[in-house]
Amino acid sequence: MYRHLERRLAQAIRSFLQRTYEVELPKIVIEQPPKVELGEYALPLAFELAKRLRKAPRKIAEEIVAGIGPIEGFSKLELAGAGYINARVDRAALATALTRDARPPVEVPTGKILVEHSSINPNKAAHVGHLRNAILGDTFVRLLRFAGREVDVQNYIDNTGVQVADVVVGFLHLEKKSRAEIEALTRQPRFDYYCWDLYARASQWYEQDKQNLQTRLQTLHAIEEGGNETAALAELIAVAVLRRHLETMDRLDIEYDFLPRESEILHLHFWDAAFTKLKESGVLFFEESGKNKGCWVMRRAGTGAEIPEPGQEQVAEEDQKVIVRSNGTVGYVGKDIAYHMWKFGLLGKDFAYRKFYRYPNGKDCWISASAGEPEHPHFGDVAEIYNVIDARQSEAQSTVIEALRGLGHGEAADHYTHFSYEMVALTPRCAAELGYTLSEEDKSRSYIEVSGRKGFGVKADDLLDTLIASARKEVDTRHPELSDVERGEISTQIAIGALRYFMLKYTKPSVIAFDFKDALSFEGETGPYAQYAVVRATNIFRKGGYDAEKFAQDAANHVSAQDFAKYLADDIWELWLAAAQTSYLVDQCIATTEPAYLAKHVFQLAQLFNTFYHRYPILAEADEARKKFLLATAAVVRRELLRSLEVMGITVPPVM
RNA sequence: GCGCCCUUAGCUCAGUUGGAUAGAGCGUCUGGCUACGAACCAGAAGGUCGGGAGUUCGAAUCUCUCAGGGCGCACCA
Repeated sequence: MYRHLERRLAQAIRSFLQRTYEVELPKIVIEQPPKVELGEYALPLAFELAKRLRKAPRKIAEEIVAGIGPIEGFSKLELAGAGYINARVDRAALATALTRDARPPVEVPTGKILVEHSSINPNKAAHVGHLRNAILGDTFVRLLRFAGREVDVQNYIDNTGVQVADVVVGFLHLEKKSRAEIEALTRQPRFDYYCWDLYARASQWYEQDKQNLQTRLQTLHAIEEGGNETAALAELIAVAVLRRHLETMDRLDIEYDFLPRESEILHLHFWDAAFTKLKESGVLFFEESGKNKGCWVMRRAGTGAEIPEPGQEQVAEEDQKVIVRSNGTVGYVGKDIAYHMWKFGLLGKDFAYRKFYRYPNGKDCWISASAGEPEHPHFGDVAEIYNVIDARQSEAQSTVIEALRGLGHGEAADHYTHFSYEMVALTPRCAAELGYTLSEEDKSRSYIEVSGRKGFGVKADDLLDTLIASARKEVDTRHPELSDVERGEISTQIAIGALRYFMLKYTKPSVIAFDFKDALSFEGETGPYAQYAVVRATNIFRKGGYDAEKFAQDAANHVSAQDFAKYLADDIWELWLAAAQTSYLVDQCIATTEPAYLAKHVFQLAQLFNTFYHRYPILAEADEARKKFLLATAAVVRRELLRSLEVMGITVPPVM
């Protein structure tokens, strides 16, 4: 509703400027006044027009206010300050629409969107860094779906890379395990934890003797080639760890539709198809001399001309990115180009598919296969893609985008978004708590990077367990009357709320310096704070003998427009106005690929509600009409909080 | 060396398209539970927005420059 009023206001201004001054502004800036008393929307456009119209800003603002006429949904425009125009909405009308949950239809772009996130190497347990990726990605999926878009969620699995090879080396050469022994281990509860330690040990083993790196190389080649015992072991291990990752993410209500794997990109020869097209288009060229002699290379993104001339141009050696090595093997970026051509339906090849994992709710997650099931959903061939990948890979991502552009697929390139975010590191104190000895230099740093290779980091399942245990302590003391199962469920909801909120409250470019003290906080700007606001609202209805959902649904029948006009004073109105902004905020989050704005919205709404809750004892209200109005306020805010939290993947327990 | 990002209160961070007096949370200090549950609320203290110059009616926000920090820049992924 809020964004519709904004659009209508912009339209009215635009047409007034057109017919009165015959001017057109590229964009009408509309913002919120610093205080609700001043109105709902503020327009600073008179300042901008002053020079063009050769009039004082105040004078222009006066003319606009006087001449624009009535705008549906608005009570009036008024001049403020040195030339601001503040617009006041018809509060009763907006409140009535909001209680009815009126959501005027919006134009939803057609075309499927593919969001890729998580993409954890299947060789060790997931850690906090992976959690940030998955929570950002999953929340973005929820934002898109809230906005009415069709979304496929993919989790790319690099099951044939060096990281998997390292664990295979660990099993075969360090532990000398048989296939049967490894199989037995994969059936152990937290097999990924076992691999976590083994991966670190293998990495150490390479450092002990550089000769050991030969073993790694041989293992990697065997895995890439496939059809041998080493590759079969790698498959066994990677699949088992992958299952663990799906279980871990499912604890946070994160699900995937499809798991494309590198093994299929290799075995179904995606690269061959891409290679032909890349050579034909001149994106790739053969280097005949210099350090890249014998390689197929392309221009590195961000260097030289925007649109490279096919073929002939000279690209300086340092601006070259090797795609095909002189021994004929293709590197990671090459495989990624082929994979992204597939995403946009530009490769002329497809995966085979089989069902891999069934979520407790019955939903199936599919995986790529060389030979699959005849009946399967259609993946790929999408209109837009978002890749949730950390900022360190921005250059590689740009290179893939430029390859698509060079192939003549400019539209695909324009709809390719690298959803870039910064890493999660650990504070020196947190690292020390985990038992790592720190150098003097490390101690002075504000954060220390996690390293799977060193086995240094906070595992996702451990963090969740710690959060649940911490919530459990609180729930146990607050609600001894509840059953063990109930207390467990509530603790889990609180833990997930705290974790998801924590990962979403920071904007993407901010490095999160992880610390248990902050992450375990349930007070202040946290998920549980918002959950608690909803619980309080629910309690009002329960104690009052109302059904919260039902009351929200027909609140418009309880409160007349006259009552709204009478009772909507500034302080309560601020709460209504914030509640009206959920869809607006969702749009902002999508347009800027920044879910943190939604977290801020949730917190602001919860905070305003808590103030309201404290100031107005609703059930004690003697005036029946006023009581109904206060209840409507609680019902609408509760609904918008639940709705916004759901987009963040956070549910609310009945009590806490 | 080149490229990208960052520097805002004691700490951790917001500040979306340049706009009205720069905001939160935590921490510190003062108050508030005979409850629609205090995982809460009210109040106080705390800032030359890294330094400098420019553009603009107006700059935390845009440009340049300097300083400090991070991350990329493999025939790894």
